[in-house]
Amino acid sequence: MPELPEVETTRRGIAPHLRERTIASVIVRNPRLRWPVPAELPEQFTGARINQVDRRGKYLLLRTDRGTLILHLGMSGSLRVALPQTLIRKHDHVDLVLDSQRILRLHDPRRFGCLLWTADDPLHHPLLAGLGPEPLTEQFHGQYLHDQSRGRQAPVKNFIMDSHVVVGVGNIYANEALHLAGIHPLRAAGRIALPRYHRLAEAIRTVLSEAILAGGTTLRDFTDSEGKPGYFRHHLRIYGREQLACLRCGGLIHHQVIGQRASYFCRVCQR
DNA sequence: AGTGCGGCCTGTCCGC
DNA sequence: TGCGGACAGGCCGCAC
Repeated sequence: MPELPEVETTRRGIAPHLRERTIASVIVRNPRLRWPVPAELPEQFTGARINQVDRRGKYLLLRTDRGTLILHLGMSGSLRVALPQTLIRKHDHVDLVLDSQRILRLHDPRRFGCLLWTADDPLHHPLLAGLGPEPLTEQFHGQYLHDQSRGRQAPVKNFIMDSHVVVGVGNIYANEALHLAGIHPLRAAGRIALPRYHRLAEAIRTVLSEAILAGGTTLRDFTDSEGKPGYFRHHLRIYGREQLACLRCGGLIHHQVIGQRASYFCRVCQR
């Protein structure tokens, strides 16, 4: 579910409640996430002080004096800051109870998310070590995409959704960015010239930045840390607009499954 | 090495 | 109204 803007929205929402707080207890109601929540995690982090809440790609990193909690929201995960009297809903799998009495509550119906921990530098963790650059930093630019894509036959849409190429570009924003850049999603990544990759990198940055400003996209069930939906869906220019007119050129928006994911594009202005 | 696919899960929606 | 099936925003791990 959540792409980078949703994870960043969540991070900004929870960070003020977590920073410089101590974890009073950890309650694991259901450890069966994508990978099991480690059995020792409650003991390891009870009494830990949270120093910083960071994000790497779509992973949230809760850095404490006892190690780092690594959290991924998968497709359907969300975090809320709850109070002791807040009712526990179905799929509320884990609580981090803070010394402030507030509770960081992980909710994840599909359980594609994960909650792991490491005592070492989390950026060296196997899940994070191979990730590509952050799209909103200066490490990410058209020249980089061009370099990485040489010799690649796969569609450019698959290429930019590969977290080892660049993190944080999920299905919705891949559709949006390609439309903004005027690039056909099925075009082989290795057969796009540098100027167009400059445009694509810029489009990715624009789309992600705008979505963060809007507080993320809610299609079905994304809510921020206060349980509120994001509003970026009102800004979507191509995603989900099958058979409607392209906002750039008026052409008919086409829907097609690419790499098992719903894709939307305009055959007139995306080449 | 790059590529494509299966699989993990539940909830929702659509057509019958 | 009920039911089966398709589909959904991610991403690892595997076979080729």
